[in-house]
Amino acid sequence: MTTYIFGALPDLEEGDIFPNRKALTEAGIHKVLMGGIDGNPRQGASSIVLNGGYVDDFDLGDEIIYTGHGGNDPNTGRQIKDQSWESPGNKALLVSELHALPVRVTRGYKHHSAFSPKSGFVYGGLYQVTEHFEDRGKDGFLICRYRLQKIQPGSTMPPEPIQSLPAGNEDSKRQTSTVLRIVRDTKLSRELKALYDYTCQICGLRITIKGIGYAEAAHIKPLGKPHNGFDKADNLLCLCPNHHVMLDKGILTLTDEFEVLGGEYEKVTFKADHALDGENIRYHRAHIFINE
DNA sequence: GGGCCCGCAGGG
DNA sequence: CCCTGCGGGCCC
Repeated sequence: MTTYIFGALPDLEEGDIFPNRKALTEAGIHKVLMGGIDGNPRQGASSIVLNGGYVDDFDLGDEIIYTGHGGNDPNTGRQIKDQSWESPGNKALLVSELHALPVRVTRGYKHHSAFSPKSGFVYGGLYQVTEHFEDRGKDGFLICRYRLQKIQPGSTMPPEPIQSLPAGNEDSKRQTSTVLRIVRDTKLSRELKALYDYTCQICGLRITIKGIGYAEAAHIKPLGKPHNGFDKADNLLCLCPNHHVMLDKGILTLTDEFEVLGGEYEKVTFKADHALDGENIRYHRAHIFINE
């Protein structure tokens, strides 16, 4: 079983140039030699390559509409049948979206955009998958599409808002579309969500989208001014979106015994490897909770 | 530039 | 094993 490294790599910087796909593989950026999506349906996709393989790709630099794989005639590069969300790489990109994993993006010389190199392959930095939708491509077959937005280096903010819509053909009609609240996750929040298998610690709900779990990591004592909480496991809960909002807005809070105040649920559920710092709970109760 | 064809590595 | 995939080198 191969393990993928997600996110930044040591000694790799945006703009680094590689002569061919073999060099990308050797650098550990993109392990598969031919595939455009590097990953599997269980762990997610760590990297994609854009190299003109699919006619429906759309590249604005900081925002990319990427086409999933499958249904493509390798000789002509045109679609000859429908794509599926169940294809390994397509499902891997869904996992990357729902678990907020960073995706490395590399552009090749055959990719048509202002950002592609004249020869070889250029590393373009980290992106977040912010949306997936089904569309009818230029060749008339269903395609799996993903919106990727650039993670600005050093920024803790979510990616820039959507700049424009893909240039689909006139009669293309979206079959389904899923846009989640864009949350920038840290390595720690991803680990915590995986520990709880994307199950809410307050209500036990486990949301799945196309079979993939979705949860949010919620800070008890908020980060940044004026609260200055820490991004540490003892300040984090794995929650469903509703209970995340309710915690953030102070509709509910916790007692020192981890009972839930202000809701219909009784007690927070914990895994063995996870404990909270009581200081964070007391802070939330005193400064965030709205006791109405 | 396009067509052909021989690949590799990963995953079922 | 077999199948697949945004290679790559060669020819024209």
